[in-house]
Amino acid sequence: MTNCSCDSFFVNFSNKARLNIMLLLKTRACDVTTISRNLKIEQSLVSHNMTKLLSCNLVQSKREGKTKIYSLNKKVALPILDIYEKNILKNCCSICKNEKKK
Amino acid sequence: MTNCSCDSFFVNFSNKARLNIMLLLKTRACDVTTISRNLKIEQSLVSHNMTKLLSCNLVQSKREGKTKIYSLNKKVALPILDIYEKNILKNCCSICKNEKKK
DNA sequence: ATAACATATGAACTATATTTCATATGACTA
DNA sequence: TAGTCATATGAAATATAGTTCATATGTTAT
Repeated sequence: MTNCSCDSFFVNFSNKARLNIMLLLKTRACDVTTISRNLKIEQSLVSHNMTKLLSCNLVQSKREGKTKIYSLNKKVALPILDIYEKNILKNCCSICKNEKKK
Repeated sequence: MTNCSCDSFFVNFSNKARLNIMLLLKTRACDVTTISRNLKIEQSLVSHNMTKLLSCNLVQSKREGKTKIYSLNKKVALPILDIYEKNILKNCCSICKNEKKK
């Protein structure tokens, strides 16, 4: 964990890759290769992104043999992911759709 | 309102200027000049930012004579601002402090 | 209609973030 | 310890976001 400024925190949610990683980790803890295969994100990019998520305390990691298992820090991440899934996903997109119809 | 993708939504919170604008609007509705003076952000930059906030339905606006009054769309913005103020601001920064001590 | 104030817009510039690739490091097994 | 698999890292390239400035547009009052 290096640095997490109070505004760098939300950057993690404004990036599709990291958002999807968190949504995946919400369902189960995963190693890097699993994340990479599931989300079709190149391995080193996953690692780079995990560093950013770690630095803002959004995930935790533990070594397990050769692999490294990442899990969601639910206390920190879930409140925002929940808002995202329950409200924004619907509101935001329906707003766009409505606007486009006009 | 133009376009608000589901991941562009959080970009609004990951930018100091827009975050501060929302925190100001949380306390009271303001016109552009007032925002600009209060937060020491150049006028045209405030306008650019208001466009982005509008496009994600985070603020509303109404003309009032020469000025345009922006107000926070509390239903959409407050849940996240509250998390920011109550948790992230403290957690995030204290985490950084603790890490730096090591 | 013109002047004065308020806000918006577009284009050029600057700064940051994302992505990729090559390669280093770490961990297990034969 | 050499080989293999898993992950991390740094630097370069690319993409996206933020900022500034000049100026256009909108609104009111004279």
